Amino acid sequence: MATIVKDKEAFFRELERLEYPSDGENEDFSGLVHLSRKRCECSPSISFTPASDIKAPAAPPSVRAYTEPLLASSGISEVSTEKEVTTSEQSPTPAVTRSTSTDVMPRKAKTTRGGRFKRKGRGFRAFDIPEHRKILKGLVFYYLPNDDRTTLRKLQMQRAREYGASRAREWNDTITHVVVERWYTYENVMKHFKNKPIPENVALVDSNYPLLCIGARQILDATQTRFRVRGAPVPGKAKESSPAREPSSNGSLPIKPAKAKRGYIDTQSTDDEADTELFEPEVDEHLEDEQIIDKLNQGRDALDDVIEEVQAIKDLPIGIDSADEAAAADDDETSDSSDAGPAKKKRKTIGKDDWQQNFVCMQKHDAQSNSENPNSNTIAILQQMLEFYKRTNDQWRILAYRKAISALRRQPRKISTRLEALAIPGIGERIANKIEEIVSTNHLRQLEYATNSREDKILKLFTGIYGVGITQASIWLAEGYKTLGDLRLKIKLTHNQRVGIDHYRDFAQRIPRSEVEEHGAIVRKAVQSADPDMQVIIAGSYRRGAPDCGDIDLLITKPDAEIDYIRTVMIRTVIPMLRKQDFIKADLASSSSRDGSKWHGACAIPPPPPKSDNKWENYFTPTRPWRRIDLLFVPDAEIGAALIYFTGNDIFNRSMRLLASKKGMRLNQRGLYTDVLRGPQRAKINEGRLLEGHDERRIFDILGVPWRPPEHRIC
DNA sequence: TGCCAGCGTCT
DNA sequence: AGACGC
DNA sequence: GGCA
Ligand SMILES: O=c1ccn([C@H]2C[C@H](O)[C@@H](COP(=O)(O)OP(=O)(O)OP(=O)(O)O)O2)c(=O)[nH]1
Ligand SMILES: [Mg+2]
Repeated sequence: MATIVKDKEAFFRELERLEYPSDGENEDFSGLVHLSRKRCECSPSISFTPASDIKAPAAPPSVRAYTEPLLASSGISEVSTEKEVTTSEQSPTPAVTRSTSTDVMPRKAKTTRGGRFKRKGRGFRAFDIPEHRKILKGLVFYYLPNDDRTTLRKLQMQRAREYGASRAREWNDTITHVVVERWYTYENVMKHFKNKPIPENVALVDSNYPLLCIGARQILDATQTRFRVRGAPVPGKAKESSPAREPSSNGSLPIKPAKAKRGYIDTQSTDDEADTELFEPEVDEHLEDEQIIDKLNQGRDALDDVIEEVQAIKDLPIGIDSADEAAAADDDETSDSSDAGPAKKKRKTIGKDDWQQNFVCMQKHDAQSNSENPNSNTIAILQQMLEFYKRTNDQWRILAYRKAISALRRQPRKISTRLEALAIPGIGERIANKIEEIVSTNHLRQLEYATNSREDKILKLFTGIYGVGITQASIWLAEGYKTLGDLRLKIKLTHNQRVGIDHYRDFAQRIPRSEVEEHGAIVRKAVQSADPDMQVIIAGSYRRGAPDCGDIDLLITKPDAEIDYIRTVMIRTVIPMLRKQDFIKADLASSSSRDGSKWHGACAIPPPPPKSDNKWENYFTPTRPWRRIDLLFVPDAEIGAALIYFTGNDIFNRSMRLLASKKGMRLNQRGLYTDVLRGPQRAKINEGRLLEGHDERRIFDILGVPWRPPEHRIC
């Protein structure tokens, strides 16, 4: 389609011309930099997969049947005949101590003579527990969140397993306990279960429960307050027949009878379908994905090339070497060494009141026509640097590049030298040097070894999935996954990720301005059929006048209305209506009906009404692409602040908000507040007092920012 | 050398 | 709480 | 990465 716009082309351009370096030697693994960096900085709990374990990625460790009984994992049998059984008999809690300190487990320890530390996949196998001490035997846990993506949770699951519990990954009749993370609220739980009540004989406990049972060596009363999920109803009154849940040494908790409450199980069948589908590729509701994976027919575009390329390398091993790689990748300055002198930028000493002039929101920012920008070539190169850094965890560097590029873009003349560049606010020593290199050599050396690695391409592919960020993409990469097909078949995806993969192509497309208007009209019609006084304002990049948009941002409001009213109408009436019209295709994030202010999903322009006399024509009518759509519910009192927020762009917003905070105020999507007290560091102590929320222009005024129409907020 | 926006939703 | 998204 |  001709609507593949520059973003996407730029995104994939350099991928297309790449051939694969045959030297495994100087491979650049910078795509993994942030993993190790992150690990060092803050999270000692990430167990880093040694390179030797991912050299053979053909069968990633996490590929298992969903229904696999946890006790059946091979690690157990390997270990169970060992002497450790008796060892653990002597010291009752070795498994505890060890598994909670797994983080510092030396990697080399993994294969000492079939001994204690068996590696199974990504987890360490711990000691076996003597049969009579498996006090959780017979219990079936359903965990929330229902995954083991967190090191801590994984270890906790493993512990429960060692003590005899089994884990149900999917809902079923044998579940005895729903084990919920402590920060999970009851509302979260209900949302997960789609508001269907949890059967009475299934206990709802927090994640302390298994641990304390183990500690107490008996099954504890699951109704104790200390195990209650935050916000959960107090079981005191409805306690009819369940004082039976007292400690029972024989471990006979009430086991759920085979007959299930149909309604409840039925709602789970949605998930079941999705999971089944993973193993039954012939289901082709997701034709789009099949196109991606298999490159069936259809005109090629840039995306095909990425996919093909990534598939081509999928059998090549990925190695990660020591942390030097990371370190090396970090000091990548080419010209830094010589003039290490601070070379302070000589800014004109501006009037003391003009410090705020350096905020981007203080200036006008047009859309710039790319072709005629004198620095377009430099910008394109720096943009590649930015795109590369987006695949790292280095958010501040990313921010700096965005600002620098933005600053360069609005220069009226070509910037050729380091000194010229240095004079521009937002461009410092290092980027100035890069600009000079780019202009003089038409090229940036860093980019060659930064952006062309296979790893980087895979990260590009994965982070392109809606719902997948750099963290998850890096983990998958480290585990050896390389294609969208890998992910679909072998990974437990979140709902959003599944939608994101199934509609990878669609979501990567920009949306023509005219189509955004179509969407707006459809929603407006539905909204006003529910309440003629309600308004739909197309915001986001559309409101800034963009010729094409990444998604559709709609602000829903009504004069004099409160948020509760708007939300209720939308959630209860309008959205169901649009779903029924087959306009709304999927939910991605939705407010509960009691609070919240947004709904996010996917939609598509419905096909034209069938022409009764020509079925063939109908048959060949192409289906329109799925689009991401974002609804913001706004009470009248907040419309001004909401318009600022939802019009953006994001850099403009951040600039406004930073300016506000420098002035002792706070700006968010609801209003501008003053008298904000800020705590030790950054944390705000109080909400502040509302200054203005209704009037967009007045918020500008109070902040001292000259009014900028939306088209001038493209920073 | 510390800061770089502020918040909503899912898991 | 952390990840992801707006 | 840039800035105060
Ligand atoms: O980190 C962010 C992202 C977005 N926004 C605001 C500004 C933005 O304009 C609006 C809508 O977000 P979206 O992601 O849709 O950006 P956009 O400006 O509409 O651009 P695009 O064309 O990519 O949708 O939400 C923020 O304040 N912070
Ligand atoms: Mg948008």
